[in-house]
Amino acid sequence: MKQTIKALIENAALAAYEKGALPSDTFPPVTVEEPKVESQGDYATNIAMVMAKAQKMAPRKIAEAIVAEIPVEGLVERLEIAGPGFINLFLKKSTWLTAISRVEAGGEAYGASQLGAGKKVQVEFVSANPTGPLHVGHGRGAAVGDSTARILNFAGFEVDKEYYINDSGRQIRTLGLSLFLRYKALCGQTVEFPGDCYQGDYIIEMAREVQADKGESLLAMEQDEAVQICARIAADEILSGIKNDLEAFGVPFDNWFSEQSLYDEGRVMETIDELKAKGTVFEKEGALWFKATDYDDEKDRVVVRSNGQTTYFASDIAYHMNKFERGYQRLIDVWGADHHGYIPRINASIEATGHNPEDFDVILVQLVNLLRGGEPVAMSTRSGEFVTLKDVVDEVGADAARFIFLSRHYDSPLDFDLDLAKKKSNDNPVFYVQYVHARITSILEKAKTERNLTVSAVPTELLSEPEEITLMKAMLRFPDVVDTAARLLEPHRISYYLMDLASAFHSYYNKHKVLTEDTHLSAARLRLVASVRQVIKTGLALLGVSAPEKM
RNA sequence: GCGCCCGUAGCUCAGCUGGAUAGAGCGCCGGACUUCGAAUCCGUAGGUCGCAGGUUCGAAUCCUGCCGGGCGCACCA
Repeated sequence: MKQTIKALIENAALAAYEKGALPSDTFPPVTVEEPKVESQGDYATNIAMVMAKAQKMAPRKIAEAIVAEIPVEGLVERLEIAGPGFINLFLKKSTWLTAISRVEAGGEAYGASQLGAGKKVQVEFVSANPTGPLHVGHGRGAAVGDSTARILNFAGFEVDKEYYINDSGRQIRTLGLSLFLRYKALCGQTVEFPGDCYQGDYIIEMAREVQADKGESLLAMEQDEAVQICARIAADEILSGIKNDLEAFGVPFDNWFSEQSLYDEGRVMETIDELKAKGTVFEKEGALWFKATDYDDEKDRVVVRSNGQTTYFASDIAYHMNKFERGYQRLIDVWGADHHGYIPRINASIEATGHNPEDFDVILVQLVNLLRGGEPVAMSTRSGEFVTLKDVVDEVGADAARFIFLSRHYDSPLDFDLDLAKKKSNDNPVFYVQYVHARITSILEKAKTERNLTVSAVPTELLSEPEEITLMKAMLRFPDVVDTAARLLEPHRISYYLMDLASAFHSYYNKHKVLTEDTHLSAARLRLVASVRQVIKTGLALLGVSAPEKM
């Protein structure tokens, strides 16, 4: 709707220019917004004010020239010029009524758009090292990444979701060592368990399985070989646990991409050779450095250490190059905020390898503080004291967890209170929104069984209560909200919108009965609430939250 | 020391990339179920948008400097 209004205004401005009422045809970007106060119209635009400089005219004069060109027959009831030069538009009731037919026509696609124009996007998220189970922080990243992908897909992008598995390098070796030492201990040998090994109980459990499976055969091998075997066993098992946990959380991935495969296929060395050929690396103190400072990073970065090993950064350069080579036109990485210092060097490497950093976005998700009844719950992977994502999903459910993760801008730290997440009240908005869906479903059933009424194309003119208009306006806003959420990569906008729409519905429900003695009115209201249910369902789907018919 | 993010109602947070009188939930207080689901609704109170300057028709939003909090600054991942 906002787009429609915007086009209306811009066309009017152009018409005014063509008729000579405006001296210049340079039109700055126009914003159309919905004023908070009813007296300021349904939509308002600041076009006259932002144009004042270029036109060398008083804003109110410009506004008059534009208003004269806006057709009043169509959507618009009347226009006002207010304050310093706002143009306020008041729409006809018939315009609001179109909300219902629009939702019905769109169905599950109502709110979808062609913003992305089929552009291929990859969203990479979670990508936790397979050295332990996912914790709550990963859950937030998973929710944000998954929902962002759903929103972009809905907005016309072609989206793939990918998990990058860090299955090479030192932490995997440490994992293998941890498992081997636990195993050794179980076999009755005295071992010293180093502090930098993974302490969690899950390692001991795996050691038991290894013992049951292989007996004491690993003790007979060279330790290096045994550790390698343990590393593979542990990484595979942990990864399959991660996959299960994510599935239970409603987060499927299109690709699971192995870091090790970049080495196996020689991609990392190729990348380093390419950087060499471009002269963007140099040797210093026995190591090979990437000249990140040539691309606005604050220092140069090592890609090959003096001991000959490549760094994580080296494979990351290769990985991002590979993403572009696979045809993605836009890359979105979801990272924990503690990795923010990493952005400039990835940007630098993307530029150095001949791609555009503009096509690369990072969503930095702030950390999660897990609470129980207001008290912090300690978490640390190394010490093994943490609450896993699985624990949380088991305790509060995937829907509640996801909604909480998505009810906050990813930019701000999140307090996740386990006790609060379980409350079935307004403390916990997921139920508030889902309740709308269940309530409307129940009304539709009742209408059918008791009144033999189903949703049909009856006239909607009977709908004229203020609460009804509010609902229709809210539904017309949905496509705008999706658009904004997609452009800004901000799923929380969907959550807030849904709470708004839910609130409008609950108010309406409490004040007016859908099923009245008047059959025509009832039928019209049935159409209205069925549309509301559709929008709620679609919105929840964008968050990856279910829309239950009963609660 | 340098860099990134954040300071909005008692609490938890929105504020559509500069708009008009800054919003919501929780909590407090007071109301609404013989009627489609009370996991709901209605109402009251609550603010110098961290502080100080600047930019302009107009600032919670942009710039600068402070104050306060979080997180980073490896030949770790």
